[in-house]
Amino acid sequence: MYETMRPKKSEFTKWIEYVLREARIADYTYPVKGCGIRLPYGQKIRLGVIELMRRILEENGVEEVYFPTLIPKSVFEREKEFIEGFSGETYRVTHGGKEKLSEPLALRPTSETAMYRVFSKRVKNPGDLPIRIRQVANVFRYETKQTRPLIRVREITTFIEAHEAFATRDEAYEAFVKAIEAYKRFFDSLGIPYVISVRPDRDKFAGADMTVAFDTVMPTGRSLQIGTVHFLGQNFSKAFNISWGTPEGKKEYARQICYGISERVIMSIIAIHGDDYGLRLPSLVAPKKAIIIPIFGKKGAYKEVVEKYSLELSEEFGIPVDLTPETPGSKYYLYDLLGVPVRIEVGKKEADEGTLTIKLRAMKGRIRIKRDEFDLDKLLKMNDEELSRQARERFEGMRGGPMSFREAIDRMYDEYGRFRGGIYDVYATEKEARKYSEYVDVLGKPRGSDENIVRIARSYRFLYTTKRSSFFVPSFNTP
RNA sequence: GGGGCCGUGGCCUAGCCUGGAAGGGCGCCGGCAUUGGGAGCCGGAGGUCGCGGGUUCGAAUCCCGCCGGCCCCA
Repeated sequence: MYETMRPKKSEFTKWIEYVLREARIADYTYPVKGCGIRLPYGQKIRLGVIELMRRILEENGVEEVYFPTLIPKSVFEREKEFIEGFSGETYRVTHGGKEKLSEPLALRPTSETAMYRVFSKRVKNPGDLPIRIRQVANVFRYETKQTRPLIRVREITTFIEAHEAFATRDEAYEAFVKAIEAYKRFFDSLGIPYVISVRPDRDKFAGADMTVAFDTVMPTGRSLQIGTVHFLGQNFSKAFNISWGTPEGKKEYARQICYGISERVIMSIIAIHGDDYGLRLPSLVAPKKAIIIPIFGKKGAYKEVVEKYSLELSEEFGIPVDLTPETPGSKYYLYDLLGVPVRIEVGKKEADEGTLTIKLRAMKGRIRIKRDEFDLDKLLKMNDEELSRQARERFEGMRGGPMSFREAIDRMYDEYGRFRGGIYDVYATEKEARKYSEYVDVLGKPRGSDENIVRIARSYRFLYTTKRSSFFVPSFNTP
């Protein structure tokens, strides 16, 4: 018995480190802070995530393009709020070889400025609109806060951004709503629970009129922003002169939106669905949907008949069979770790009866079915639904409202008096929300809610300061 | 923004305080054993002790700087 036991998910920091390494997802030991190496299995999952988002955006009529990583200073700094928001965390290239560049270049932290300069050239009249494009790229942000694998990185490698420009506000708003709906579908199909909030002004995207964000909750109880949709209005179109002359001789500017996700989605999938045995992947992003495990019996007594049967099944269903000489137990262990949704066990019994033993990763227990009853899509759907259900249940247990701030804080502690976190809707005015922001993360208002509902989540400082917070909380005069 | 801890074969780590031939576990390789929930036995290979500088007869160990990781406070 050795000591390097697989950590339980309740020890989340250790668990995630173990899973990222053992399932070959990512390695953050590279000697540049906040930059990670993506390993083969992580890359396969990532490509699944990208493919899913591509399909959803494509259905919405948003086409894929690619813009350069480097942006000239003069272009990068054209929009006032944007540059105020991003200058502190932008990498700059000042030299080419030994020569100092005549104009420094920014390593894109996001692509608005690179793209909108081109929008400007392309738009001469309203007929040139709409422009609706997307890009999958890596972007760089010089994070000053502590970096964390897949959550807070300096090279964001799975940035999927969309940018749209329209002639009228109504069209832009319609697209804005459609983008939110697209993200709902995206997260729903991965079984990731979320809340949608309108961010307070101080937490808007730099240069946006309004930011709507999707937040989920990590097993630690901390909220995680996993997607944002921005209504840019005319801020960028004015800065970049995306405009045309009207018949009345006036100048009209385009209305824009942009929205994006990052590898935080991958972290959410791992962190939210994973269990003590490892990953549990939704079928849409699982590199292996199913695996056949043959069981050869003592001394390989039934090796021949079982191998023949499992190969037949493999051929018939298009599912790989693991014929390596490992014991069945060690194979279960491996495919559990990798989060393969469907496991098919076949031994002598199954071969004799023409049956299969099915084990779904998200469910306890096995079922025996007849060979001709096998329906992979149905099983994947069952597993996905169970994953979603469990995730939703845990999520709902960590949120609530509307309630008073005091009640929300009480609920953030579990029965052991430890801080548990979550996302809560509380009664508060804007002014009070600012006051709360001293103690919790104020996410903003639920979309379409009453003015006096504010959404809060666990902040860093609450986590380990039980005594202080219990001191602070009763002192609040909650409405 | 402030404070603390850490970096030793692929991975986890002992050794550091009190300087004097680098130790263990996992993994890997070879052999044996093992097939309805893994991690058993025997043997073997593998190390710029994060990087750079300093102190010293001698540095993983002490000092300085840098890089990287983790934690806490504001």
